Amino acid sequence: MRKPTSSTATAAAEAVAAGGGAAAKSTPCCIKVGLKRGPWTPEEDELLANYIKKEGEGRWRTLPKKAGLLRCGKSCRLRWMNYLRPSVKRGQISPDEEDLILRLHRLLGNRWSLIAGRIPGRTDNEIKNYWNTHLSKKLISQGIDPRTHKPLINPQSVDQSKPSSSKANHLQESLKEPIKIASSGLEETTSGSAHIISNKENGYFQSNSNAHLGDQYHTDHFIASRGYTSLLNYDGSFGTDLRGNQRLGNGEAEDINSGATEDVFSFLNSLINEEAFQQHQIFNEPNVNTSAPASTDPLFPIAAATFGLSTGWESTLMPSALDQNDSK
DNA sequence: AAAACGGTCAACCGCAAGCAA
DNA sequence: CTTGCTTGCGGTTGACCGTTT
Repeated sequence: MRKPTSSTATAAAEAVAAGGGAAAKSTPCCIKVGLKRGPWTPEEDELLANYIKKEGEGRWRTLPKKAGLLRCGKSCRLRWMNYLRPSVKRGQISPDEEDLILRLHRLLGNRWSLIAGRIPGRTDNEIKNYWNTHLSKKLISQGIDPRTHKPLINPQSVDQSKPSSSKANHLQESLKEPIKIASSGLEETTSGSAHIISNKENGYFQSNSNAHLGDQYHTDHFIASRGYTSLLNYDGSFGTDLRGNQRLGNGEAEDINSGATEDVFSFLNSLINEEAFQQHQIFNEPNVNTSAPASTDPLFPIAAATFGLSTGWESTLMPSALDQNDSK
Protein backbone atom coordinates (compact mmCIF):
# COMPACT_ATOMS: atom_id res chain seq x y z
CA MET A 1 0.00 0.00 0.00
CA ARG A 2 1.16 3.39 -0.88
CA LYS A 3 1.47 5.70 2.00
CA PRO A 4 0.96 9.29 1.11
CA THR A 5 4.05 11.27 1.61
CA SER A 6 3.22 14.07 3.91
CA SER A 7 4.52 16.80 1.68
CA THR A 8 2.98 15.78 -1.60
CA ALA A 9 -0.25 14.75 0.01
CA THR A 10 -0.59 18.01 1.79
CA ALA A 11 0.33 19.96 -1.28
CA ALA A 12 -2.18 18.11 -3.37
CA ALA A 13 -4.92 18.48 -0.81
CA GLU A 14 -4.20 22.10 -0.32
CA ALA A 15 -4.10 22.73 -4.03
CA VAL A 16 -7.52 21.18 -4.33
CA ALA A 17 -8.84 23.04 -1.35
CA ALA A 18 -7.54 26.23 -2.86
CA GLY A 19 -9.70 25.66 -5.87
CA GLY A 20 -7.27 24.03 -8.23
CA GLY A 21 -7.44 20.76 -10.13
CA ALA A 22 -10.41 18.56 -9.47
CA ALA A 23 -12.02 21.20 -7.30
CA ALA A 24 -13.53 22.61 -10.44
CA LYS A 25 -15.85 19.63 -10.41
CA SER A 26 -18.96 19.69 -8.33
CA THR A 27 -18.13 18.17 -4.98
CA PRO A 28 -21.29 18.07 -2.92
CA CYS A 29 -19.68 16.19 -0.10
CA CYS A 30 -16.89 18.64 0.52
CA ILE A 31 -18.43 21.64 -1.12
CA LYS A 32 -18.08 23.74 1.97
CA VAL A 33 -15.26 26.16 1.65
CA GLY A 34 -12.08 25.12 3.33
CA LEU A 35 -12.69 21.40 3.50
CA LYS A 36 -9.71 19.38 2.44
CA ARG A 37 -9.71 16.61 -0.08
CA GLY A 38 -7.15 14.20 -1.37
CA PRO A 39 -4.68 12.05 0.54
CA TRP A 40 -4.64 12.16 4.31
CA THR A 41 -1.66 13.41 6.22
CA PRO A 42 -0.26 11.60 9.26
CA GLU A 43 -1.43 14.51 11.38
CA GLU A 44 -4.98 14.12 10.18
CA ASP A 45 -4.82 10.39 10.76
CA GLU A 46 -3.72 10.97 14.30
CA LEU A 47 -6.51 13.45 14.97
CA LEU A 48 -9.12 11.10 13.61
CA ALA A 49 -7.78 8.00 15.35
CA ASN A 50 -7.49 9.77 18.67
CA TYR A 51 -10.98 11.13 18.45
CA ILE A 52 -12.55 7.79 17.60
CA LYS A 53 -10.52 6.14 20.33
CA LYS A 54 -12.12 8.50 22.80
CA GLU A 55 -15.62 8.92 21.41
CA GLY A 56 -16.15 5.89 19.27
CA GLU A 57 -17.28 5.53 15.67
CA GLY A 58 -20.33 7.10 14.18
CA ARG A 59 -21.86 10.56 13.98
CA TRP A 60 -19.64 11.10 11.00
CA ARG A 61 -21.31 14.33 10.03
CA THR A 62 -20.31 16.11 13.20
CA LEU A 63 -17.13 14.17 13.83
CA PRO A 64 -14.75 16.26 11.72
CA LYS A 65 -15.60 19.48 13.50
CA LYS A 66 -15.34 17.91 16.91
CA ALA A 67 -12.08 16.21 16.01
CA GLY A 68 -10.62 19.37 14.56
CA LEU A 69 -10.46 18.06 11.03
CA LEU A 70 -11.07 20.02 7.87
CA ARG A 71 -12.68 17.05 6.20
CA CYS A 72 -16.19 15.99 5.42
CA GLY A 73 -17.70 13.20 7.47
CA LYS A 74 -17.74 10.88 4.55
CA SER A 75 -14.06 11.25 4.03
CA CYS A 76 -13.41 10.60 7.73
CA ARG A 77 -15.52 7.49 7.74
CA LEU A 78 -13.77 6.16 4.67
CA ARG A 79 -10.35 6.85 6.08
CA TRP A 80 -11.22 5.12 9.32
CA MET A 81 -12.88 2.13 7.73
CA ASN A 82 -10.27 1.51 5.10
CA TYR A 83 -7.07 2.50 6.79
CA LEU A 84 -7.10 3.50 10.43
CA ARG A 85 -9.26 0.86 12.06
CA PRO A 86 -7.08 -1.34 14.26
CA SER A 87 -8.63 -4.45 12.77
CA VAL A 88 -7.55 -3.57 9.26
CA LYS A 89 -5.02 -6.08 8.11
CA ARG A 90 -2.04 -4.97 6.14
CA GLY A 91 -0.04 -6.84 3.60
CA GLN A 92 -0.64 -9.10 0.69
CA ILE A 93 -3.76 -11.12 0.18
CA SER A 94 -2.88 -14.71 0.95
CA PRO A 95 -3.75 -17.56 -1.41
CA ASP A 96 -6.37 -18.72 1.06
CA GLU A 97 -7.94 -15.28 1.13
CA GLU A 98 -7.80 -15.12 -2.62
CA ASP A 99 -9.57 -18.42 -2.88
CA LEU A 100 -12.22 -17.26 -0.47
CA ILE A 101 -12.73 -14.05 -2.40
CA LEU A 102 -13.23 -16.01 -5.59
CA ARG A 103 -15.74 -18.30 -3.98
CA LEU A 104 -17.65 -15.55 -2.31
CA HIS A 105 -17.66 -13.48 -5.46
CA ARG A 106 -19.13 -16.37 -7.34
CA LEU A 107 -21.87 -16.50 -4.77
CA LEU A 108 -22.41 -12.83 -4.12
CA GLY A 109 -21.10 -10.96 -7.12
CA ASN A 110 -19.82 -7.45 -6.54
CA ARG A 111 -21.13 -7.31 -2.99
CA TRP A 112 -17.78 -6.16 -1.77
CA SER A 113 -18.85 -5.31 1.72
CA LEU A 114 -20.41 -8.70 2.19
CA ILE A 115 -17.33 -10.41 0.87
CA ALA A 116 -15.14 -8.27 3.09
CA GLY A 117 -17.28 -9.20 6.05
CA ARG A 118 -16.17 -12.79 5.64
CA ILE A 119 -12.50 -12.01 5.34
CA PRO A 120 -11.18 -10.75 8.65
CA GLY A 121 -9.17 -7.58 8.47
CA ARG A 122 -9.88 -6.89 4.83
CA THR A 123 -11.95 -3.95 3.69
CA ASP A 124 -14.44 -3.84 0.89
CA ASN A 125 -12.31 -1.28 -0.89
CA GLU A 126 -9.25 -3.48 -0.66
CA ILE A 127 -11.09 -6.51 -1.94
CA LYS A 128 -12.67 -4.51 -4.72
CA ASN A 129 -9.29 -3.20 -5.76
CA TYR A 130 -7.72 -6.63 -5.54
CA TRP A 131 -10.49 -8.06 -7.62
CA ASN A 132 -10.22 -5.41 -10.29
CA THR A 133 -6.46 -5.42 -10.49
CA HIS A 134 -5.66 -9.08 -9.94
CA LEU A 135 -8.45 -11.57 -9.82
CA SER A 136 -10.56 -10.40 -12.73
CA LYS A 137 -7.49 -10.40 -14.93
CA LYS A 138 -6.52 -13.79 -13.63
CA LEU A 139 -9.92 -15.20 -14.48
CA ILE A 140 -9.88 -13.62 -17.91
CA SER A 141 -6.48 -15.11 -18.58
CA GLN A 142 -8.00 -18.46 -17.68
CA GLY A 143 -10.84 -17.84 -20.11
CA ILE A 144 -13.38 -17.22 -17.40
CA ASP A 145 -15.77 -14.32 -17.33
CA PRO A 146 -15.09 -12.61 -14.00
CA ARG A 147 -18.68 -11.44 -13.74
CA THR A 148 -20.37 -14.73 -14.32
CA HIS A 149 -17.57 -17.16 -13.51
CA LYS A 150 -18.44 -18.92 -16.69
CA PRO A 151 -16.32 -19.52 -19.78
CA LEU A 152 -15.66 -16.25 -21.52
CA ILE A 153 -16.56 -17.11 -25.08
CA ASN A 154 -20.01 -18.49 -25.49
CA PRO A 155 -21.16 -17.58 -28.98
CA GLN A 156 -24.46 -19.41 -28.62
CA SER A 157 -25.54 -17.27 -25.76
CA VAL A 158 -24.51 -13.95 -27.18
CA ASP A 159 -26.54 -12.18 -29.77
CA GLN A 160 -23.85 -10.75 -31.98
CA SER A 161 -26.25 -8.41 -33.72
CA LYS A 162 -26.58 -6.23 -30.68
CA PRO A 163 -23.80 -3.88 -29.72
CA SER A 164 -22.51 -4.21 -26.20
CA SER A 165 -22.69 -0.58 -25.40
CA SER A 166 -22.89 -0.94 -21.69
CA LYS A 167 -22.21 -3.30 -18.87
CA ALA A 168 -25.90 -3.86 -18.44
CA ASN A 169 -26.33 -4.63 -22.09
CA HIS A 170 -23.41 -6.95 -22.10
CA LEU A 171 -24.74 -8.85 -19.18
CA GLN A 172 -28.23 -8.88 -20.48
CA GLU A 173 -26.96 -10.31 -23.70
CA SER A 174 -25.20 -13.04 -21.85
CA LEU A 175 -28.54 -14.16 -20.60
CA LYS A 176 -30.07 -16.61 -22.94
CA GLU A 177 -33.56 -16.17 -21.66
CA PRO A 178 -34.00 -13.88 -18.71
CA ILE A 179 -36.93 -15.48 -16.99
CA LYS A 180 -38.60 -13.83 -14.10
CA ILE A 181 -39.37 -16.46 -11.53
CA ALA A 182 -42.63 -15.90 -9.78
CA SER A 183 -43.20 -16.68 -6.18
CA SER A 184 -44.55 -20.06 -7.14
CA GLY A 185 -41.10 -21.34 -7.84
CA LEU A 186 -39.04 -22.24 -10.81
CA GLU A 187 -40.20 -21.74 -14.31
CA GLU A 188 -39.90 -24.61 -16.68
CA THR A 189 -38.17 -24.15 -19.96
CA THR A 190 -38.66 -26.09 -23.12
CA SER A 191 -35.74 -28.26 -22.25
CA GLY A 192 -37.34 -29.22 -19.02
CA SER A 193 -34.77 -27.43 -17.01
CA ALA A 194 -35.30 -24.22 -15.12
CA HIS A 195 -33.44 -21.03 -14.75
CA ILE A 196 -32.97 -19.58 -11.37
CA ILE A 197 -32.79 -15.99 -12.30
CA SER A 198 -33.15 -12.97 -10.26
CA ASN A 199 -32.04 -10.43 -12.65
CA LYS A 200 -30.74 -7.24 -11.32
CA GLU A 201 -30.67 -4.19 -13.52
CA ASN A 202 -26.99 -4.78 -14.08
CA GLY A 203 -27.53 -8.43 -14.73
CA TYR A 204 -25.38 -9.80 -11.99
CA PHE A 205 -26.09 -13.17 -10.57
CA GLN A 206 -28.10 -14.51 -13.37
CA SER A 207 -28.17 -18.20 -13.63
CA ASN A 208 -28.80 -20.65 -16.34
CA SER A 209 -28.88 -23.56 -13.99
CA ASN A 210 -30.60 -26.73 -14.84
CA ALA A 211 -32.65 -26.90 -11.71
CA HIS A 212 -35.62 -29.11 -12.10
CA LEU A 213 -39.08 -28.19 -11.10
CA GLY A 214 -39.59 -29.17 -7.54
CA ASP A 215 -36.12 -28.27 -6.52
CA GLN A 216 -37.41 -25.24 -4.77
CA TYR A 217 -39.29 -27.54 -2.46
CA HIS A 218 -36.09 -29.34 -1.72
CA THR A 219 -34.27 -26.11 -1.28
CA ASP A 220 -36.80 -24.93 1.23
CA HIS A 221 -36.39 -28.09 3.19
CA PHE A 222 -32.68 -27.73 3.11
CA ILE A 223 -33.00 -24.25 4.42
CA ALA A 224 -35.62 -25.16 6.98
CA SER A 225 -33.65 -28.10 8.20
CA ARG A 226 -30.85 -25.78 9.06
CA GLY A 227 -32.90 -23.09 10.62
CA TYR A 228 -32.47 -20.58 7.86
CA THR A 229 -36.17 -20.17 7.56
CA SER A 230 -36.21 -16.92 5.73
CA LEU A 231 -32.99 -16.88 3.89
CA LEU A 232 -34.23 -18.00 0.56
CA ASN A 233 -37.27 -16.88 -1.30
CA TYR A 234 -39.17 -19.05 -3.65
CA ASP A 235 -37.31 -17.56 -6.50
CA GLY A 236 -34.17 -19.03 -5.09
CA SER A 237 -32.94 -15.73 -3.85
CA PHE A 238 -31.90 -14.59 -0.47
CA GLY A 239 -34.86 -13.38 1.53
CA THR A 240 -32.91 -11.62 4.17
CA ASP A 241 -31.74 -8.14 3.62
CA LEU A 242 -28.06 -8.73 3.47
CA ARG A 243 -27.50 -5.13 4.33
CA GLY A 244 -29.80 -5.31 7.26
CA ASN A 245 -27.33 -4.54 9.95
CA GLN A 246 -25.59 -1.87 8.06
CA ARG A 247 -28.24 0.73 8.57
CA LEU A 248 -27.71 1.58 12.14
CA GLY A 249 -28.88 4.41 14.21
CA ASN A 250 -26.80 7.34 15.12
CA GLY A 251 -23.59 6.48 16.75
CA GLU A 252 -23.96 2.76 16.57
CA ALA A 253 -20.89 1.09 15.31
CA GLU A 254 -21.38 -1.32 12.53
CA ASP A 255 -21.01 -4.88 13.63
CA ILE A 256 -20.92 -6.98 10.60
CA ASN A 257 -21.27 -10.13 12.62
CA SER A 258 -24.45 -9.22 14.38
CA GLY A 259 -28.12 -8.88 13.68
CA ALA A 260 -29.76 -10.05 10.53
CA THR A 261 -26.49 -10.36 8.73
CA GLU A 262 -25.38 -12.92 11.24
CA ASP A 263 -27.90 -15.27 9.76
CA VAL A 264 -26.63 -14.59 6.32
CA PHE A 265 -23.09 -15.18 7.32
CA SER A 266 -24.03 -18.30 9.17
CA PHE A 267 -25.59 -19.39 5.97
CA LEU A 268 -22.52 -18.49 3.98
CA ASN A 269 -20.39 -20.28 6.47
CA SER A 270 -22.54 -23.31 6.15
CA LEU A 271 -21.99 -23.20 2.43
CA ILE A 272 -18.31 -22.77 2.83
CA ASN A 273 -17.93 -25.39 5.49
CA GLU A 274 -20.62 -27.78 4.48
CA GLU A 275 -19.16 -31.20 4.23
CA ALA A 276 -21.35 -31.83 1.24
CA PHE A 277 -19.59 -29.17 -0.69
CA GLN A 278 -16.24 -30.64 0.10
CA GLN A 279 -17.32 -34.06 -1.05
CA HIS A 280 -18.56 -34.06 -4.57
CA GLN A 281 -21.44 -36.46 -4.74
CA ILE A 282 -24.55 -36.82 -6.80
CA PHE A 283 -27.17 -34.26 -6.05
CA ASN A 284 -29.94 -35.13 -8.34
CA GLU A 285 -31.55 -37.79 -6.27
CA PRO A 286 -35.33 -38.07 -6.39
CA ASN A 287 -35.88 -38.59 -2.70
CA VAL A 288 -34.61 -35.74 -0.73
CA ASN A 289 -34.85 -36.16 2.97
CA THR A 290 -34.38 -33.15 5.12
CA SER A 291 -32.30 -35.24 7.44
CA ALA A 292 -30.45 -36.84 4.61
CA PRO A 293 -26.70 -36.69 4.44
CA ALA A 294 -25.44 -33.35 3.35
CA SER A 295 -24.32 -34.71 0.04
CA THR A 296 -27.92 -34.93 -1.11
CA ASP A 297 -28.83 -31.49 0.01
CA PRO A 298 -30.68 -29.55 -2.62
CA LEU A 299 -28.46 -26.55 -2.18
CA PHE A 300 -25.52 -28.63 -3.19
CA PRO A 301 -25.73 -27.53 -6.79
CA ILE A 302 -25.72 -23.92 -5.77
CA ALA A 303 -22.81 -24.44 -3.51
CA ALA A 304 -21.18 -26.63 -6.06
CA ALA A 305 -21.39 -23.83 -8.54
CA THR A 306 -20.17 -21.47 -5.92
CA PHE A 307 -17.24 -23.58 -4.99
CA GLY A 308 -16.37 -24.94 -8.32
CA LEU A 309 -17.61 -28.47 -8.07
CA SER A 310 -18.71 -30.01 -11.29
CA THR A 311 -22.28 -31.15 -11.14
CA GLY A 312 -23.82 -30.00 -14.35
CA TRP A 313 -25.30 -27.14 -12.44
CA GLU A 314 -23.91 -23.79 -13.28
CA SER A 315 -26.03 -21.70 -11.11
CA THR A 316 -25.05 -18.71 -9.17
CA LEU A 317 -27.41 -17.74 -6.45
CA MET A 318 -28.93 -14.37 -6.84
CA PRO A 319 -30.12 -12.47 -3.84
CA SER A 320 -33.02 -10.85 -5.60
CA ALA A 321 -34.82 -9.81 -2.49
CA LEU A 322 -31.69 -7.99 -1.67
CA ASP A 323 -31.81 -6.36 -5.01
CA GLN A 324 -35.27 -5.09 -4.46
CA ASN A 325 -33.79 -3.07 -1.71
CA ASP A 326 -30.66 -2.53 -3.64
CA SER A 327 -32.21 -1.38 -6.82
CA LYS A 328 -29.30 0.42 -8.22
C1' DA B 1 18.79 9.77 -18.42
C1' DA B 2 14.32 10.65 -19.30
C1' DA B 3 9.98 10.05 -21.34
C1' DA B 4 6.16 6.94 -21.94
C1' DC B 5 3.47 3.48 -20.31
C1' DG B 6 0.84 0.57 -17.30
C1' DG B 7 -0.51 -1.15 -12.70
C1' DT B 8 -2.01 -0.22 -8.12
C1' DC B 9 -4.81 1.62 -4.68
C1' DA B 10 -6.50 5.55 -1.71
C1' DA B 11 -9.98 8.55 -2.16
C1' DC B 12 -14.00 10.55 -4.28
C1' DC B 13 -18.72 10.58 -6.18
C1' DG B 14 -23.52 9.50 -6.89
C1' DC B 15 -27.04 7.00 -5.32
C1' DA B 16 -30.09 4.58 -2.29
C1' DA B 17 -31.78 2.65 2.19
C1' DG B 18 -33.21 3.46 6.80
C1' DC B 19 -34.94 6.34 10.11
C1' DA B 20 -36.85 10.24 12.56
C1' DA B 21 -39.52 14.33 12.53
C1' DC C 1 -47.20 10.26 3.51
C1' DT C 2 -43.40 13.40 2.79
C1' DT C 3 -39.10 15.35 3.67
C1' DG C 4 -34.52 15.72 5.30
C1' DC C 5 -30.58 13.68 7.36
C1' DT C 6 -27.20 10.11 8.01
C1' DT C 7 -24.82 6.31 6.60
C1' DG C 8 -23.10 2.76 3.56
C1' DC C 9 -22.30 0.74 -0.99
C1' DG C 10 -20.26 0.09 -5.50
C1' DG C 11 -18.24 2.38 -9.48
C1' DT C 12 -14.80 5.44 -10.90
C1' DT C 13 -10.87 8.54 -10.80
C1' DG C 14 -6.33 10.08 -10.64
C1' DA C 15 -1.83 10.38 -8.17
C1' DC C 16 1.91 7.71 -7.43
C1' DC C 17 5.36 4.35 -8.58
C1' DG C 18 7.78 0.74 -11.03
C1' DT C 19 8.95 -0.92 -15.57
C1' DT C 20 9.87 -0.46 -20.32
C1' DT C 21 11.45 1.90 -24.31
